[in-house]
Amino acid sequence: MQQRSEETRTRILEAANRLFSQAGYENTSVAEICQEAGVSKGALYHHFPTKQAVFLALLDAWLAGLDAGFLIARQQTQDVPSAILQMADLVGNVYQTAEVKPAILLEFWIHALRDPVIWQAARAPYQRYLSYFAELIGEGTRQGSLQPVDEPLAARVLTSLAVGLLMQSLFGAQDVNWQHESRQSIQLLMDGLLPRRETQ
Amino acid sequence: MQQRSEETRTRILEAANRLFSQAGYENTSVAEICQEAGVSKGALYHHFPTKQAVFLALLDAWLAGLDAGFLIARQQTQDVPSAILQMADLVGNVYQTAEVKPAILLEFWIHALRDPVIWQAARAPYQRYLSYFAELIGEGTRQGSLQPVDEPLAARVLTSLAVGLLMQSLFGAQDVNWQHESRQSIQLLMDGLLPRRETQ
DNA sequence: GGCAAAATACCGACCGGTCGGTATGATTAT
DNA sequence: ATAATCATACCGACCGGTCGGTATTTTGCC
Repeated sequence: MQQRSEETRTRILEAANRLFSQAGYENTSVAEICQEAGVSKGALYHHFPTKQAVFLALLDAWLAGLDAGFLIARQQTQDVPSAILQMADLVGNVYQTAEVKPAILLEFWIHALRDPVIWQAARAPYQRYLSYFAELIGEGTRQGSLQPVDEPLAARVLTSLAVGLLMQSLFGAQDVNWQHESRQSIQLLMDGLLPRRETQ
Repeated sequence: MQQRSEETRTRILEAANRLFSQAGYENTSVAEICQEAGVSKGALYHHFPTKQAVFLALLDAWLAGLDAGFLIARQQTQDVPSAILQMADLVGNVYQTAEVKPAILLEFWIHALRDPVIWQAARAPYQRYLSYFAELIGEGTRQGSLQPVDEPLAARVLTSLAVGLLMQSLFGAQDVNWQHESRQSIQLLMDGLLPRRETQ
């Protein structure tokens, strides 16, 4: 029967997600994951060849979820600014759902820098997101709902904002509602800081 | 004589900076730091009570450097937008100087989340920066060089941008000049994305 | 200055404990 | 039966930190 097997695998991933988020990859032992999952070490190494493979599976799942979210956000909106704001909400939602602990994103990032395998797994989607955002912004410009800008640059700025907000939400005060913060931040980016005259 | 002592301490910190940046805190053993520094284990534990204390000393030094940079940036400029752009250059400079490896910033961040000692050491400066930025923006508004905005929000947006750019520079393409990218990003934030009409 | 005593700086072998991964056998489903 | 799934005992490597002892510098005294 493959249902029991599937369930075991899921329990392992959920446990690993919790523990990696809380204590980090290095500080989480395989034994702890097994205990948290209520599963033996043999079971874990039956489903995953290495500890890293568990981590990689989590990364893949997270990226798949992000993909799905972006797709939905685009479909639910008409003009580009709305779509971007919708995606900002998506990022904002990460802070509330207990499902995906934001801290594990830091783990993904830091390991991508050091492990070529993780790097490859994370870089391709990252590039895809950047291209997607640039394309989206170009679409907005053509619509007239955004002013003409350097599209790849704007895409990186958007990404920076999202990443930076996530980092700050991890580290920042509880008295800030990061759910709304992300939307407001994007709004501020769109409006701009400088007074409304020709500046360039 | 305290010169030899001082030199040993410095060598340990430099070695730790290199190794923590390359391999991360957990993946760098005390023995490796000693080897890289050309110093015995006894020497290290003579200067620092624990491995964590070495890390903390690095964090303090990094924050002190940032403080100094901000101070200089403010003194060298007249109006607020220029000061902000100058500070963006400061962040941009981090990518070029081999002195401080940007990757160690990630280490700082991730450990601040898990270690209360690190958390306290990093949080106070972080709050200070946010307040400083908010004050700076308020000053710009009073000058008329910035439009009136929610100042703490704008400060967090600025910080997000800086943090996000740093993260992307770690992870991103080499074909992007992150030195200029930070300045351009801030410029884009100031100009705004939306077409120039009244939007709120 | 010269010299012994005290303090500081440093060395490197060693220890208790942890970790990722393995080997082997038991259990379960088909 | 037999192949997939899981449990348990175990291994070798490694790690942070300690400790007894040594080298070097500073201090106190003449």
